[in-house]
Amino acid sequence: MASVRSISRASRRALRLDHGSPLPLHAQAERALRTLIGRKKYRNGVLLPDEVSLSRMLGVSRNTLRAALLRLVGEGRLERKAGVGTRVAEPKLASGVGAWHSFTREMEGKGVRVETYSLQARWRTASSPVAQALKIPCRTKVLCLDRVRGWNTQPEVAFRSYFHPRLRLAPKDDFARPLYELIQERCSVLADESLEEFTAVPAGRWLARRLRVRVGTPLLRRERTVLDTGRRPMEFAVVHYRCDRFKLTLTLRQK
Amino acid sequence: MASVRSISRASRRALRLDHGSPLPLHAQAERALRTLIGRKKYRNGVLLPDEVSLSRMLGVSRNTLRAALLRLVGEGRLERKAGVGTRVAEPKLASGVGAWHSFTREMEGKGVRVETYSLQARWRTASSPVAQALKIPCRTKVLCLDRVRGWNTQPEVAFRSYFHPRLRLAPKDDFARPLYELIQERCSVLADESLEEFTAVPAGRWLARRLRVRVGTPLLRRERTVLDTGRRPMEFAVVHYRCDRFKLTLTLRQK
DNA sequence: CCAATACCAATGTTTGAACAAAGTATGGGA
DNA sequence: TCCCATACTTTGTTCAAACATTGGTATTGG
Repeated sequence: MASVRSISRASRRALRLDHGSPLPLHAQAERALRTLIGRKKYRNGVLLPDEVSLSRMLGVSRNTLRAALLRLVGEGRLERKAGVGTRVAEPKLASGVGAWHSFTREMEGKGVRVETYSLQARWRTASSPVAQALKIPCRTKVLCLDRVRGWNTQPEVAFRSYFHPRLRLAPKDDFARPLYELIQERCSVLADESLEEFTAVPAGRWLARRLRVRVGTPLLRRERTVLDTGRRPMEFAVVHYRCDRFKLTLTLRQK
Repeated sequence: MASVRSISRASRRALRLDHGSPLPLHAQAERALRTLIGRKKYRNGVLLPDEVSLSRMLGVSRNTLRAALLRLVGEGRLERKAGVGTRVAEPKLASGVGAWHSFTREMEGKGVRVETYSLQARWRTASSPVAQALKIPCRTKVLCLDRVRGWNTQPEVAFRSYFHPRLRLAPKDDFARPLYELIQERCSVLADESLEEFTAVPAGRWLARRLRVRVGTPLLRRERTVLDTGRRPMEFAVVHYRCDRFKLTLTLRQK
């Protein structure tokens, strides 16, 4: 029995929608809902306010609200039951189709011990491609992380460079966990989607040394931009895989 | 200006919905629409009747009809433009999340003219990896197809080898279409899922000549096994991409 | 004390209506 | 003939209202 009162006056004002905006109300409502369900409060299985309250909060009709609501249900972000209410859907653990892919978690699931045995972090001004991917102005300072990954008896498997616009590091941070988990907690955003680009490149001198291959060896290059639930970029990473030790597999489903 | 008259009386009767049924009207409407757009008549880019006519035909309100209509749009089965109308979406416009990916269709959607300018087909005994992927006994005869793909001014972009356990070719087959469509019709199975593997490999002499690159140039190698709805392999393909001319992009969603 | 029942709160369904915005066709003026 | 304003068709958006259905809770009767 969530009530309107369960949301502060300030939040409510922030959620009010603009009837004069060029963006249709249902789109605004969807955005507002994304913000709302991003809040920690509702990520605990707590029921959202009911449709009538929500629609009053946002100042739109129930139908308009429902359009937005149903889209989020379709995305799998909300779950609702007639007679009960609406709650944030627990993120279903991977295993899936077109789902990703924490390198670490995936390998651990197969009983492989993953190690990050080299690491470097520093602040740098974002280069043009990085800035573009993260949708930030060029020359902004971003946190850059370099990591070499390996497992079992094969130490050099992947070399990845991360770029983070918002992350601050603490000395005691646990880097064995997937990085985006760290970001999610620290910046209170949720990873949602990732845009991936794959190409093959020859190893340059820099990479060759770190992955211990000959210069010119073909590497699988993967650029990934992780978006949060508000579709803002929260991480950009470039990964190079040694293909004699790593094979990327995906399951795609026809839709 | 599609009119109600454009549909015969018999069809109209068949499409009438039952207000007393346990199935909600919008679901019935959806089913009726699926039937309707399955008709050859509308698979030619012909406009469907407008919403008002359709809703009258089905005996439901415009809103109810729209619910069904929008779901089909979301599925990619219909395309509509404000001020114009609704028509059956010709191909299966890829570009979805975790969806695939007809190379041809995807490029055509971007206004790029795709060409298959070299082709070779022959029956061979399946090698071990091929047999394994297709889950057939080794030494079975399979149809092998080699194709070089290109577009616009760039003739050599991808080289792919297909392996088909069940396909028989006819001389007049249209190879410009995605191959799996051909298979679907010929073998009356439906493609459902594809298992993909990506690695980077150096171009060997054979590939180098066909893609016009120097031996040793890194190529993106993609192995794909397409499964039908019964999860039986219906196609195995190995594709090599020139990465200076092609970039593979995917959108993955956390689920 | 337990079970059938009544009630309530929430989502689900359906309608009719009105206006907005986007594209197309038309017709008149330069 | 060409171009632009205009009217019209079609989808897009939004609302209010009513009732159905579902699931949980409180009440009542045995």
